[in-house]
Amino acid sequence: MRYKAGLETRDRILEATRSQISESGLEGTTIKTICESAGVLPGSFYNLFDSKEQAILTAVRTAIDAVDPDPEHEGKDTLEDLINAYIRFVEEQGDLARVYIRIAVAAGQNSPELTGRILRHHEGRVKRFTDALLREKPGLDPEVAEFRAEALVSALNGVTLHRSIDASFEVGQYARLLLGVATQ
Amino acid sequence: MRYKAGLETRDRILEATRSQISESGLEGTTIKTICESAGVLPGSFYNLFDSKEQAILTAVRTAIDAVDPDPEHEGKDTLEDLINAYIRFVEEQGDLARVYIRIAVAAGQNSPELTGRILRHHEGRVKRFTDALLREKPGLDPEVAEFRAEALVSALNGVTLHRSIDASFEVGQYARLLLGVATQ
DNA sequence: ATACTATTTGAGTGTCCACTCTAATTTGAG
DNA sequence: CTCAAATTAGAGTGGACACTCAAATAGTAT
Repeated sequence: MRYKAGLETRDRILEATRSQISESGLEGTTIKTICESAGVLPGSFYNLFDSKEQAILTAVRTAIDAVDPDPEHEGKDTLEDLINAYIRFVEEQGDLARVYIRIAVAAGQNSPELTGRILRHHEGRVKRFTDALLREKPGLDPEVAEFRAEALVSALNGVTLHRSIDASFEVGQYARLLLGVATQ
Repeated sequence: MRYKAGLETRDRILEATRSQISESGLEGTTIKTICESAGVLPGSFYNLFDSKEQAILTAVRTAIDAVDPDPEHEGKDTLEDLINAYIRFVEEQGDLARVYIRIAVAAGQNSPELTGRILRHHEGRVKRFTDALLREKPGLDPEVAEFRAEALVSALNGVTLHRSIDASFEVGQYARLLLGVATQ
């Protein structure tokens, strides 16, 4: 895979994979549908990827990373910032949010690799929320802060989950209400 | 299906379906494994059920109903009761709880029948939480109560989602913290 | 006991899946 | 321009799946 054509095909396949997962979930995503959506035949797919799983892992990395707000602000953002960034992400990039949730739900059963990635990412997110909370309430016991941050992050995933079922669900309001979980 | 033998076989199949889902999840549950576990052949299975989906739907109904505490208490239960029942369900029937989440997310794609049931159940749950909250805080605007109840139920689903990825996640603590979302 | 069903059997069907293989075509470095 | 390597085409493979069917057996009402 060195020529330009190959790289372009690779990109088209990854994009197709992402949109397939978003539309049909992990289970509804097959080599056939990916290839059709990318305008490619299975032979080409397997010339560029070792397996379906490898393509999915690669395609999904974008979605997982997109859950976090600008990493440059790390160490400076307030809880408010983090929540707002999350709301914006879910509302503006609904597809990727849905991919994230679908992957999370399927994880554990299908692919330890996928599960590990989701869990590692989750921990990072919790840490960021914990730090922001501690910055806001310096006296708080760090363990309590982490506990509340974990509850908040999980709860936010629940809201996103619901929105992936009912698109009219207004994430923003609910997310802001949940903020109270952490700040009390 | 009128003879005793048939009814017994039916029960064995439903029990096998439940235990298969619990052990291997939805994807790992096939007609073959159900039949092996129930000591029955596919022909018998299809003599008693129209489809795999129908059997799963029937088997899972128990689990779905178990999300709520004793329906006789309807109109009497406190938020505390509802939360405790939910925690017990998730802790004791983790795999079925996961199935619940999975089916919810699969939304419309795989099985409209199953999805419809989940959505109706969700609405019922929100209503029950809303009523309990209003009983606890009689002065509260009903719309606000429903809004908070919906947030709480979604948040609880998020906690369950996380527990379906990480089995060591202690649902109880987090669920109780989230209770504060509704009661403030 | 008879006759009519319910039930069970187990081999079999068609479909869809991830993935492979060979041959043809395209690319671009020298 | 040449030629080897990269890329594509597209038919094909083997296995797993949900589901079917005709025949054998067992249950029960009369």
